[in-house]
Amino acid sequence: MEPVNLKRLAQELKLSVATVSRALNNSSSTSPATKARVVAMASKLKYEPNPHASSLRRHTSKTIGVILPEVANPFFSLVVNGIEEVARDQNYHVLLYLTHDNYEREVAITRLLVGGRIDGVLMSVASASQDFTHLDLLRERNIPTVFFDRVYDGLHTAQVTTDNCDSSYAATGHLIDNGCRTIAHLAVSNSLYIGRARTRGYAAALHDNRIPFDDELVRYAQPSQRQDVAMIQGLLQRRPDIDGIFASVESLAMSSYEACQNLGLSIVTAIKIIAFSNLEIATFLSPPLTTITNQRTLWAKPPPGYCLTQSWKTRRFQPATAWN
Amino acid sequence: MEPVNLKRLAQELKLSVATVSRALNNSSSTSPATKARVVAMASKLKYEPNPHASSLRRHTSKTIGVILPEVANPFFSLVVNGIEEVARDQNYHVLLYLTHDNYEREVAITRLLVGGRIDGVLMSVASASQDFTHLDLLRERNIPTVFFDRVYDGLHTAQVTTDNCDSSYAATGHLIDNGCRTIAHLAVSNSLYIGRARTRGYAAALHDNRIPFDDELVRYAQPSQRQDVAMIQGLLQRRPDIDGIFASVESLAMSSYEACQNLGLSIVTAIKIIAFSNLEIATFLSPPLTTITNQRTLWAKPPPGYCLTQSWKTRRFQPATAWN
DNA sequence: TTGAAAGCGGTACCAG
DNA sequence: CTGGTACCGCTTTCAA
Repeated sequence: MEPVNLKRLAQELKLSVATVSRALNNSSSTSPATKARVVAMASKLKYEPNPHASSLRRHTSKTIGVILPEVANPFFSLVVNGIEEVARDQNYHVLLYLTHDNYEREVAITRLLVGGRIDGVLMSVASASQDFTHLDLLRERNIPTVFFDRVYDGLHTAQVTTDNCDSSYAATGHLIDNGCRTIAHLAVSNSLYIGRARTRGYAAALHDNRIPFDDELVRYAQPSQRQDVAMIQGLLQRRPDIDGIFASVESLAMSSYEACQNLGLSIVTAIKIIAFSNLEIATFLSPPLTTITNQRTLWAKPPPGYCLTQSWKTRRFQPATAWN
Repeated sequence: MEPVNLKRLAQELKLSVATVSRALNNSSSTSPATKARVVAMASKLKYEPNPHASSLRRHTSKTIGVILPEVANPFFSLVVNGIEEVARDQNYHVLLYLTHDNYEREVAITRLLVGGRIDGVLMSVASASQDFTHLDLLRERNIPTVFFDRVYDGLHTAQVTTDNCDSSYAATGHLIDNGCRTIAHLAVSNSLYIGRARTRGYAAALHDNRIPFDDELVRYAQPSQRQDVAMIQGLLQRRPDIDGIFASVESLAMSSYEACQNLGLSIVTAIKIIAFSNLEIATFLSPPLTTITNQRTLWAKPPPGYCLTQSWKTRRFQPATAWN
């Protein structure tokens, strides 16, 4: 079975491969007549160009690498949706890699990408990362890189991020306004900018309301959801005075729900919970979860060094059981 | 700036590219000494092979294409997680394409993949698809294809699917056991095997319980969530005797919640809902949603033509408000 | 407007 | 065990 490639088309049409190639790329200087013949034959034989040959020759692959911690998370799946959508519109392809917040994986994946496989990288750094030298490789090889959400501020590139500090300040303030005085902060790694910014907003809100910052109330995400639940239960048992929880990511809010349920603590009356989240169904949760939601995921092309800021807003749900 | 490729390594080491290539692929016949030198130099210069050159020559790309309707869906994100995981373990790469249940997109994507970009395809067919000729292209070009969940049974390949018919029978039976007599079935396209199987189970359960099958009670998913809600509201208004809903996909369950809320209908007392779903938080929904959940996502290598069946089970939640 | 040919970066065959 | 070389499929000069 003859493969369908340029040579085959050329033979079939008694033309040279060069002409066929030009005709298909509607480049300059090809007579309309031959162009039509070529296109007709291509579609007849269902010709599809071999992208590897083309990438090799052109030094561009029309492919972007997307590196994420995970995809089973409403925020990241929204992101993947957005990326895939504009990529497809621009005739780009998306290579997806998941780190599962594992540093070694992130390093290994980064290394894979510098061989010319992709034209650019979109990345949300693993929360377990402390050392970012692997990312410098991207710069050395001149691979355009955009960080989003979980940003690495060491590399001087475009970033897509949110006003984490302000939103956290607002969220914590919201709990305080509703009577909370001992507020636990469930954070992600503080080696990441996003984590530090959210914690900063939390601390600032406490400070401005003359509530002392208590180190014991700040806890970090564990490797697994099960451990998160255990950690939160432990915290709530040690500190029965806790009356509010500010979860900086959605999964920690879910774990808090579970911990409260296990301990027989009533959410809303005993403890109020607020979280960064994109859960569409937050309103149907029992009780409804108050969330800080980013309004939409933007995908623009900011000039290098430019930081695109998304705004988040606190979404208040009005079902009967809501406390706000 | 010199590019780091085999030629560069060869120059640096005063060896031929052939030798360097062999050393790096630890193929036979390379002296341990030179091999060590080559590897050392490669890591010193941070050499990464150009995958396009390799793919071009070898006619394999170590890349698989994954075509899904969407990723913002707990089941599919679980699937993507699984695929990426084993792909990475086997040193394979994952190209992700989303159809958004759009037939034209699915056709366009399929066409893109037959040019040698990928070694194989994993696919869950768009529910809007009625014509599957585009999939025959995959067979013509000898591209291994595995369908999962939404299966196309016209192409004779490996499939990963679930015992849809049995589960639907059980789900419908569950509603009947709990007193429902007029059960609406919210289905996906019936041009898909999965849709037909689920409807078959529904119909069988009705039959075995001497409940007449009513065509008006079977409704299909609309292009958008908003339209789903409108469709369900319309149905519930036209047929106030409906006391149960069997949603064959999760989003239809969510839309049903919304429709009931809009109409002021009490879920559980007025209408009971059951659905195929992988929502982790189903238990926290208000009221908790009864789900048919697939126990785990399997990724094995079934021989061609073999159909791997996953088992689903009905998960019963015990919170106070649950009706089951 | 078209064709011949070089070459992208590896791989694999064959000779030494 | 190593080097020379053809070639994978396509793009892009350069000449005709």
